[in-house]
Amino acid sequence: MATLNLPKTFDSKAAEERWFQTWIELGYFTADPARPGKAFSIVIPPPNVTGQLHLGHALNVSLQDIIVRTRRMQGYNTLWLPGTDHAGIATQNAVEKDLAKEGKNRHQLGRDVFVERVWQWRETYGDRILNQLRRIGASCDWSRERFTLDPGLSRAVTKVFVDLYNKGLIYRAKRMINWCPRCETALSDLEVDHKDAQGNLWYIRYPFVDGSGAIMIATTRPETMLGDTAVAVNPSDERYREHVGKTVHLPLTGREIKIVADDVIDKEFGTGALKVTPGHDPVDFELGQRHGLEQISILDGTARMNANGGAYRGLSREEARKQVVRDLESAGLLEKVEPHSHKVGVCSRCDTVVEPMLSEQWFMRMREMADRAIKAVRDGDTTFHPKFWENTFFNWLENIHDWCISRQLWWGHRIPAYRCVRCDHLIVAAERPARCPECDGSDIVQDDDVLDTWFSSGLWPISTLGWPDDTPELRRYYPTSLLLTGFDIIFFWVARMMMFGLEFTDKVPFKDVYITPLVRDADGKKMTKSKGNVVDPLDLMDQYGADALRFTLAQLAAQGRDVILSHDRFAASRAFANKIWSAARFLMMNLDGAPEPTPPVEVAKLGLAERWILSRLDATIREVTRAIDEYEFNVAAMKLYQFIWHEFCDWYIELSKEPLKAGGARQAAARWVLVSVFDKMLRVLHPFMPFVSEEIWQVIRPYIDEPNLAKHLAVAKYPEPSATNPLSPEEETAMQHCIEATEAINSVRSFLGYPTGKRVRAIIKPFIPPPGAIVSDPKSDRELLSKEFETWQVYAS
RNA sequence: GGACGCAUAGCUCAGCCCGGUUAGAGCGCUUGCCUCACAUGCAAGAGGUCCCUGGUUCGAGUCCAGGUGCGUCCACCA
Repeated sequence: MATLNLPKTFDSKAAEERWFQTWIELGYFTADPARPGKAFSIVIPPPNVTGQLHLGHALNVSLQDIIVRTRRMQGYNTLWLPGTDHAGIATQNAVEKDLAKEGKNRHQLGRDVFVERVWQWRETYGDRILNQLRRIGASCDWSRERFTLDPGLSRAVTKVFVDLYNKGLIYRAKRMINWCPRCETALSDLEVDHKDAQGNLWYIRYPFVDGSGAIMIATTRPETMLGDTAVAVNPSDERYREHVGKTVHLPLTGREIKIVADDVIDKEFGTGALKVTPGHDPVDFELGQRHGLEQISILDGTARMNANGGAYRGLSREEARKQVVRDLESAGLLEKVEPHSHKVGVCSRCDTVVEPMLSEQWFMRMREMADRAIKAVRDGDTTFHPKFWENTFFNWLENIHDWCISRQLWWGHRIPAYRCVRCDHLIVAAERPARCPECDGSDIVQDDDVLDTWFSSGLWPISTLGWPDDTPELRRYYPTSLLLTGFDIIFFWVARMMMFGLEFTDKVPFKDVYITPLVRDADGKKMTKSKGNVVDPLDLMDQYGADALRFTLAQLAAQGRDVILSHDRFAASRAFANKIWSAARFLMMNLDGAPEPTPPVEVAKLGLAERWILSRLDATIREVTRAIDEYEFNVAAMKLYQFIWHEFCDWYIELSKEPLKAGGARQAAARWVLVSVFDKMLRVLHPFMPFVSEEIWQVIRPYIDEPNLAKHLAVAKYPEPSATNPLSPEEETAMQHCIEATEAINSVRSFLGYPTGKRVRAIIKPFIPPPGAIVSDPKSDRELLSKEFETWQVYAS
């Protein structure tokens, strides 16, 4: 018997540090396009460069690592490319907040100094999140780390912009856009959240110029009336039919505006008459376009009244509203005020109420690219898992609007557009032109704006592999095999990667898309900092270990919508890791120090218990492998748990005790089965619990008889399930009877107040038929069993 | 206004695509055990109208239709 030098419990922390370090040093995760093997590639969804690890990342990375490690062990040429996103507006806001602590703002610093400061910020925090991903065990090729602002990736961004401009798909236009007055930038539709707000509906009379009374409008935003250029009614509205074409005095300004008729007006809402503000409302803007109305902007970039606001100039939106209402009231034009709940658009980054503004911005035409992305998914070039997410994808793309891609920020990819100061000629080019091609002027200035951060992340699968150059990586690993991400960025990111990928490579960027559920707290609430219900994965790893975190997340990753956290689960997974550890101790106590030879007797001649556990192992390997192929992480995790704990530990280890003591051929057979099953079991488990499995595998590795045995489990061969089940139906039945008999005996003993437990399992020894003498007659089993009962009853009395 | 997801044990969830033993797991609960791998453990238990109604079927937790409740996303009702 080998001396036992294993501690009683598994030390996760030590194992995590030791093995991750080792794997990296030995270059196990480094991809080499020149090596053979079918390619398997994933690009990581790049976390925000200054972000902090949260459970969403932990889930995402754990699942990716399970697939990647499995494929690596299966012999694929595997690339998992890591990196970070500069996260334009998010990072800029974070640094601005930091500046605010010093009582400064970015304008005081100026653009260059501010951007320098963001780079410093990135130096300080940029590695944090990646180190946190490593701690989970992410087997990325860390030598290929990329950042969206890397020179190579920036070159891809510039090329795409210039090409799309030349194709006419990127253009500059004055449109109604979403403006955040705090961030002072334009936002895309996706960056606006719609929140319920309790407001009022103000009823205001606009007097007819001819003095024949007034038309009453209802509005939620009285302050914008200063920019009104019409009143609109529905053409079929009997109440107003005769007024269409008349002119009214716009209160407080006296400006004269027309009453127009338009089908978009809802007769049921308010008074059925709408004040039209084409400068500050998207519906009104469209309406204004149809009727040739003037567009008046009354707010500046910080949402204060500008010169067009007349007497209200300098007031904030809120102040102006109060003042306007007061003035209307004193003018006797305010009919009534009703409480009114409605939705208000807010900046998804800072929660400030967004202002619809008329502004000249860069846009990307989406229709054709969207259609191509839709077709690719319909044709099955890319498949979503679960499949129902395809509906969401289609729905958005079918109704897509042009994308406002310019941002009035300082942190990001500066738009490669230049203007000649002398003749105002616009030049879009990869390099700054030395002279204006129109007037030969040399005073050329670059566009101040940067691109929406999702523009560069949309190129992530191609830019990280070296595009626009024709690199070995691009040829070998593109299209990537899988994209694994959360549903919250299907529009922001997945759809854009599809469109860009198809546009520039004529190939989809990934064959499968696995959409993870959203991680929620124990009450089913979304985790947010403001709610204070954030569970920190780092704390969980401190407490339970990285393996337990990974395993638990895999178990919870059923293909629904949400993952609801339950602390007990982590504890259970930690116990599972320890259970395996403890089983390893059992093995070490029962092996004799020499490698176990290939089966001491033919497998067919092994005892029933031995053949049973081998058959269960094969079934488990088959089921786990299939589940992973179909992204059923929870199924795979459950199968492993059931097999390891309830079949291998509960039954086979108990059943092996007797032959292990018996010595001779039976002992040799049991030893071989223990090592052989444990080895394969660890290989299948490794992608889920890489640290505990590696730690244990190293302990039993000397006993494994395999030519060219890998040095580490991380690169060991994934087991192939054998094609046939070695147990006949009769043997299955016999084994089933053994299990039932034991349970029955335990039940009787428990009822009689006797100690029950694993020792009792030795009792079933007589029920285990020796090879060649299969007990298949349930009746004789029952006889044996009732004898056993009698024995215990006698013993009891 | 559209669309989607979910509803199974006290709690958190599998099972449903592909209908067929006695519907499962973890945690919690009850009872008994420090038994020589493991008390992060062992053993024995209690606990279910599989949301409702109808349909298909020899047979429905599973398939179909309708409904109820909860949740989410999209959308320019001022």
